[in-house]
Amino acid sequence: MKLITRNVDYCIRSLVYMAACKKDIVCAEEMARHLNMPRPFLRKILQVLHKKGMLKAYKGKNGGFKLAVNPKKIFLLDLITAFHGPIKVVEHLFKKKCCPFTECCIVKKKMDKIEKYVISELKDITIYSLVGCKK
Amino acid sequence: MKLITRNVDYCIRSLVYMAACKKDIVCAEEMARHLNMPRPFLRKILQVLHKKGMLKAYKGKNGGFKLAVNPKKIFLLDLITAFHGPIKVVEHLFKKKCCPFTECCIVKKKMDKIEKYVISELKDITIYSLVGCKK
DNA sequence: TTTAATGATACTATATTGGTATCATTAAGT
DNA sequence: ACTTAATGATACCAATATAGTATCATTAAA
Repeated sequence: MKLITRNVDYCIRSLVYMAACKKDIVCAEEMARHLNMPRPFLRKILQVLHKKGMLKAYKGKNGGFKLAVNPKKIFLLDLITAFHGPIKVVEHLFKKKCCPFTECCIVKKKMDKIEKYVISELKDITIYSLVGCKK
Repeated sequence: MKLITRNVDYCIRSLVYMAACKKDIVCAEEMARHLNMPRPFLRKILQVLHKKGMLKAYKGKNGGFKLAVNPKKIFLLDLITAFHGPIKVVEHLFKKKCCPFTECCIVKKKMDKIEKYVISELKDITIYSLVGCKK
């Protein structure tokens, strides 16, 4: 069970970088260099964030990216779901079709509880809360 | 993030079946039929459980499997780790090499907390606790 | 000796993860 | 206008995990 894959990790770190940066616009090349990530991969990640509306993108020379949202309002949960879809601790099992229990199933109940907990914890972490952390 | 894959799901249901069954020894064919699973796949799963010492296996005609452990002492956590290895919410990231934060990192702290919670919940569910559930 | 079970192993198909590569587009600076 | 340096959009690739299938050897009951 991985919650934070490389995708999401790079994503978090680049957003923190942008939130902390004095400069308004930062390009992928700069972030890839500073944060030690493969540039083409980072670019792909940033494009996803752009499509999701979390970043503004500027093409052309001196272009780059910029946060489109207050870093206090960018939650870890949303970053994870942006790349992996909604968090589902138990995916396709324990549906009526597959599972004879369903209604009363303890496993399902526990899993739902775990899922709620995980989601609530991840909703708690913002990019802003990570900015000061590095040093 | 999947905790319970098909592997583990089949595994749980077959163990519950064995725990509930009046018969001492049950063969893979019977379980596959009753629980609607592909028999060769189930066999592979049961072999894993056997190697882990959770099942006794009997070869030859009228052979099959039998719980080697009290169903009150078979925990969901152990079944999951038997097939996926230890639960790691955050796998390779946030180690000194990769992550500039490490020491103080909020993400890491939260993830560790989530991991502990998940593990403690999964330790709580036994095969025995699932037996009565079906009906 | 036949039959019906597991043991061991090798193979296949699909999805996900972690990328690379290419070409088009855009805009700043000259 | 031209060059350069950025993103946009795609298509591709390799490794790993998941979900199986297939085969043959072994074993033991009838």
